[in-house]
Amino acid sequence: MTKGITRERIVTTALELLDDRGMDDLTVRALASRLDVRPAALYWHVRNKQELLDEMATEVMRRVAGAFAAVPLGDGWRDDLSAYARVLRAEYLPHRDGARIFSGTRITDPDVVRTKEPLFERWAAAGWKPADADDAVDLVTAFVVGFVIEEQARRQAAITDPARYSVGQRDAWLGDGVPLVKQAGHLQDDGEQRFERHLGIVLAGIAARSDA
Amino acid sequence: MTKGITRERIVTTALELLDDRGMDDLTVRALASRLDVRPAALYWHVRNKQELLDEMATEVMRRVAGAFAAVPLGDGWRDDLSAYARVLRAEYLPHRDGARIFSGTRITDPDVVRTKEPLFERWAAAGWKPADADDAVDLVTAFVVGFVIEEQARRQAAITDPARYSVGQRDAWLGDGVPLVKQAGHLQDDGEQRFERHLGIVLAGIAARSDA
DNA sequence: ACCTGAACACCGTTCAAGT
DNA sequence: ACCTGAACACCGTTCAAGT
Repeated sequence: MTKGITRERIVTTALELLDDRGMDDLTVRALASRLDVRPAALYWHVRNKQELLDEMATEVMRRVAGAFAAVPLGDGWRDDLSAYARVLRAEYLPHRDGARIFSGTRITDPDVVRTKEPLFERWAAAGWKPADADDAVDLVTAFVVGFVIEEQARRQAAITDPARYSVGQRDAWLGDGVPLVKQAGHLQDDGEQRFERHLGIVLAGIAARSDA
Repeated sequence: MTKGITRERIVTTALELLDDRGMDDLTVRALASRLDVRPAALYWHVRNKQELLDEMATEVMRRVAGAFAAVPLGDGWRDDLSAYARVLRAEYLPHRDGARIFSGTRITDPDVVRTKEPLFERWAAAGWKPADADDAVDLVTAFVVGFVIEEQARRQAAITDPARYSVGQRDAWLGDGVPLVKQAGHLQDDGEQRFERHLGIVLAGIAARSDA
């Protein structure tokens, strides 16, 4: 059972390796040794490293689709899009630099894309055209990707360079004559609160359009 | 004049190299040979490759700040944020995978961050608190980053894999039973139009909040 | 102060050969 | 069909030595 590697075992092991050691240590050789196999063996199952990364991203999106399907149905597009945004962020966050790595990669599994159909059907009932529905999903996706990239970068910087991350250090670094920029830095929050607030703004924009 | 390399020459040459050859060919060795110098020489001016990437990202943001300063003043926060969003996208786009590479890197030059002060001042006059101003800039940034990552990935895929990018191919790949998903794919546009439409939605959300 | 020469410990990938 | 052994053409980085 543990002998003989498969495409699936390679991908899930690669995701584990990424979580444990980070992007720079996600090498074909390290992955092979974790699978108890010589590096060249992987090339029987996967064309090259880029294809491996695409599969990893697709697996993450498969989990997003799965987690989304498990969320109880809400009252309309607003609940649907909120749930999607939260689930997407939740699947990116645990993987180090997940948003940076997995965004903008081609999804290799049509079933992941097919999960949008029931959503589009529900929204059609509310008067949305397919183009509007697609815009809404893509816009929310872009927002979540951008937000989580920044969030994970901040988090990583706080670990590797805690000194420069402090408010006092930042103020000194900024110099004089920019009180508002400094003040904004002092007030800036983190995590869920900030995410929910920004998501609320995006959804308000979508609401404004669908009323017009 | 052409002999003796500086930190600045290294960074601008690195950006040229990225544009010409792409991320994978942006190596310390290729950069050194373009500067007519041995690889080890670069390590006198730059701690390591990560620091070089941070400097490249900072240089791009310096150009964003410069281009933004050159835009004639508009009527209020809406014009300001639109101009910022367009300038940011315009500086990311010409660099292959620019949004992916440059987003989420720490800015090393305080002057770049200091350019936000005059903006915050203008918006304060319109009743915005520093926290609101910061939220707005960060939200627009997140949106542009996410949008351009997807845009550049699509563009790259169209070059390297034109077959799978076609509408007919996509329909076959998706299979039966998802008419709305297919229809959305047919209607999807590209480039400026799409960007302006999505940006409009984000700004509408910000407007909704600042009225509340 | 700034750069070279030479080396170290790695990479991703290919391919004949084994089973 | 699936994996190993061995090799190829690279990497980023360090450091003594040169000027």
